[in-house]
Amino acid sequence: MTSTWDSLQWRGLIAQSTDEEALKPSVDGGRMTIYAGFDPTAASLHFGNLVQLILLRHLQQAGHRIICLVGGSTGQIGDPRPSSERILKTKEQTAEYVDKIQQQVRPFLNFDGDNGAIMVNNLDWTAPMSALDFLRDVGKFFRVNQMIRKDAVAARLESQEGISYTEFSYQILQGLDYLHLFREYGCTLQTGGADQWGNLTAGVDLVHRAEGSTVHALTTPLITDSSGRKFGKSEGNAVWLSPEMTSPYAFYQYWINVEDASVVHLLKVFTDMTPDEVAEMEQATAERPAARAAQRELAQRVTTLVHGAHATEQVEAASQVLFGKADPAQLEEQTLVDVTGELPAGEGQVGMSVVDALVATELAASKGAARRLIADGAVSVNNAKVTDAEQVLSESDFLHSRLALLKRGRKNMATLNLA
RNA sequence: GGCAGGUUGUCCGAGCGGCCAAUGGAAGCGGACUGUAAAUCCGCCGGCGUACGCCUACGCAGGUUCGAAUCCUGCACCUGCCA
Repeated sequence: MTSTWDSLQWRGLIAQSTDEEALKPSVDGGRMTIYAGFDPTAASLHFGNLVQLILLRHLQQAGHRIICLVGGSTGQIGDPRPSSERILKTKEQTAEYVDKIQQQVRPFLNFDGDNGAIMVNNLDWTAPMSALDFLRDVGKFFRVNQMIRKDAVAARLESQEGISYTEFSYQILQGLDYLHLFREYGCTLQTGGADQWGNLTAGVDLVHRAEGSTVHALTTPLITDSSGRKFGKSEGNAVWLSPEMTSPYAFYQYWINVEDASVVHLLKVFTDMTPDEVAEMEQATAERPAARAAQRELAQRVTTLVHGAHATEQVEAASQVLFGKADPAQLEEQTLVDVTGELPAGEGQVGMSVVDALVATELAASKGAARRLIADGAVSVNNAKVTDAEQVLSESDFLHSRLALLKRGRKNMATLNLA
């Protein structure tokens, strides 16, 4: 597949664009300057942002110049959600998040060499602007009539809560970014998630009105599972890219657990496998679904991309032991320590009740919850099911006088280290 | 500033003096089945205690009452209409 555009389309990375006819030749041929923005709403990027990073990566590899914007100013305002108004974070907090996110983006793109990506922060051009200039030079180009048609804004206007002027202004701020990057860098394409369409077109319109130039926008589809649920949630929490917020082990497990119906699609989106390689996996899944070859491949590749090869080897080894038939008591001490390294951990001692151990390792939120789990038959110590809620840990439960392996349900594990 | 309506558990949303830790739905957790899938079925789902129980909770602070999420007063915040 020689066409970049066609290849992106095949991968399922293109949902909508402003003018495909004009855009496709540019994406395939020339060297465009392209930007995508990430707002620092948390200390880490998450699953949803990963799609954007993957897209940018492909585009850079195709020879385009990438500008990565981290929203020091937009992050202080907040993109309106359809549900409710955001609580403002302090400026200091936002600045801290900007730093973290900038670091997190680096491994995905090449920032050196003659086609190095450029990192920018919209605070640099927004902060010096006066409110008066903002209203006169930028606001004048926006029609409120059009602004209120944006989905999230429209939803909020219908709601009891309404919408603050702050959040209402968000799209102007994001539009301003595009105008700035067009002027400074000749940027002519902005990419984003499907839910960003309104914000992207706000920028496209602004550039057109202010400069008389035509620029483009391109969105990636929202990734969902077979029943239409948004992807990227594990135990109700977002899957983060930061190892502090989602351990590499949990991250790897998330991908391993992907349903059969989605795995092929996810391989296309999140890995750089070729159509032939993907077809092979598709066949493997069809013939021997229980082997989960495609899931393993997916988990291995994405975890390597995000957490590196070393961490991936560790979590793969851990997963094999923990989900294999291996009896943890049979493992050598070093193997056991390596394998459990990525698991959540707590401290305990001989004589501690299993209930307390579950709470100590955060496998259970409270003692009551721990008792219920035991009653449900969900708990095991070193792969031996616990049936008595009063059970106490003995010396032999701490393998190699060192740690015990606790399990809640089939796939939630933790180590209890002997204090 | 005036008038009207609203604020309930993770979310949505009932309750409108005792039977309310609070109906229902969603999400989540666990079990069974299987393949560390999907679908389905079953159980759990504020905290503490083995249990009769105790504590905390229905925006905040007071009050009425034997008894309040439910009534009254004040305050905060949100929404709509008017100015």
